Amino acid sequence: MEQVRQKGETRASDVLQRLRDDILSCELEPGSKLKFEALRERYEVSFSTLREALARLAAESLVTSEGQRGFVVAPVSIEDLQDLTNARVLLERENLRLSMEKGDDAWEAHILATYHRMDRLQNRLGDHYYFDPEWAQLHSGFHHSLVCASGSPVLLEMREKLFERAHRYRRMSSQFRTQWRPKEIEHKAIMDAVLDREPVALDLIEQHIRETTDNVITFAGHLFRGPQGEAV
Amino acid sequence: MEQVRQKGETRASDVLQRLRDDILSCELEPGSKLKFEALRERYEVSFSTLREALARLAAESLVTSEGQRGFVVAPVSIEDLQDLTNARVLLERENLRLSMEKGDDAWEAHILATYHRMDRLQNRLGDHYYFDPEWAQLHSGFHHSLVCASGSPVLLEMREKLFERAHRYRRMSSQFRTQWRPKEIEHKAIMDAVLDREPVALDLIEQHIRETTDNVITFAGHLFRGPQGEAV
DNA sequence: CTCAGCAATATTTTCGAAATTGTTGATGTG
DNA sequence: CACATCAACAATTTCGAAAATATTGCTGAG
Repeated sequence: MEQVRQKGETRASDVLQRLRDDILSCELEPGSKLKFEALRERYEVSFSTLREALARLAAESLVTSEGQRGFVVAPVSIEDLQDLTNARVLLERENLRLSMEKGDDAWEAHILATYHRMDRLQNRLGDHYYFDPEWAQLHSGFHHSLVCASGSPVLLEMREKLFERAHRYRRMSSQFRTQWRPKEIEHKAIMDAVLDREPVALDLIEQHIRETTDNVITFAGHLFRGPQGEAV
Repeated sequence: MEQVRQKGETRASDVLQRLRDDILSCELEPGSKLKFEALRERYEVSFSTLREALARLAAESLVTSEGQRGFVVAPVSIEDLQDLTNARVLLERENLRLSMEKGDDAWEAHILATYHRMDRLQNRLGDHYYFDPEWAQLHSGFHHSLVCASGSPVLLEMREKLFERAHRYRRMSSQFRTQWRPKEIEHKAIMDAVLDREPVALDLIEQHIRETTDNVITFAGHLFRGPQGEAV
């Protein structure tokens, strides 16, 4: 009747995306219980449709499902953050290495294009660009463009999933960050090194990833409570 | 009424496991369409329950779901095999490296125990151990024991998923293999190197993985048809 | 003969009620 | 008072019919 859904897009996949967004933006608190009745009302879908979306998110490790006790938003913890970071470094380096080896002119052009768009929006938004959802999209796109020529669908998909999983921690980092300048310079430096096929690019991207993690642990580490701890 | 299901185990998770097994054992042919009506009869569950299981498998890349056109068993292809192999090598090496660095006495004991069980069953079964489901289980357990001390849940989970995804190709390899001896010796050599913390273990495990892949490409490569090709 | 348009059929997707299972709290016993 | 038992309740899980969508096959115009 009032369906404004893309063709070939199912209602379940729509709810899946909305749920994902709400979890990543922490609108649904980490560690909190996901009750069907409440979600059903929130997203205006039936039990089964919700169930499918939650099952998918469970396979993505964004929610956990234990037996017959329903679903829970995946908790955040220092252990998880550190583990995630190490895994991301491994996959980011490998994808970038392959990408720099195989990337062609079109790939280079794509990087320049995505950087430009991110940079422009950054300037327009001023100091608090980090909280803008559209910027987050462009930022994600820029990092993707760097590695997308690796030619390995499997490695790229894993990288993408980990990048998403890290979003909640990036979000926390930005809340505790005091100096904003470095990130902007870093992106430019990384891009230049990548386009010049300089091996140091691998170390720069690793540093780029680890910096956010260190920032969270330094400023927000004490807020976590144990391995199964929840965010405040 | 006649439920013989484990406690905390849902009907959907039961179907999920059975579907997974049937896909990995190629009882459900790669690339074939999964029709709800047929599956509903096969597993004796309802639409919704099936749907959840399929959604989970889709997130695991064991089935693909395109828009509103249902589900398909993930196809097999040389490109996928090679990609999968490279990804597995990356993750197996990293997990093994960490495991050898951090593993304690209990870990070593666990390796010896799982190897022993696999070896015994191997001798009991004779030349065709590779087709036995129980042996496959023990084989999987042995390889898991080598890396399980890495201390990284994220890396281990990804490794596990890839190991599973590779199962159909291992299966194909065993059908085309003529000489069976090497694998048995390899496992012993790998275990010894790992227990002695010799860095060469990383190369041995990589070779072990790549061997199966090379075998499939040499003997079965011509059976694939293009990038979206299906098995015969 | 080719192909667009449309009707008939097959398949998937969604829904909410019903069944199952887990949880809570009151009651009684050791 | 501690603890097991059980009933009442709350939440999840399952079901199959109904709606929505895709696919197939037919008809007729160009």
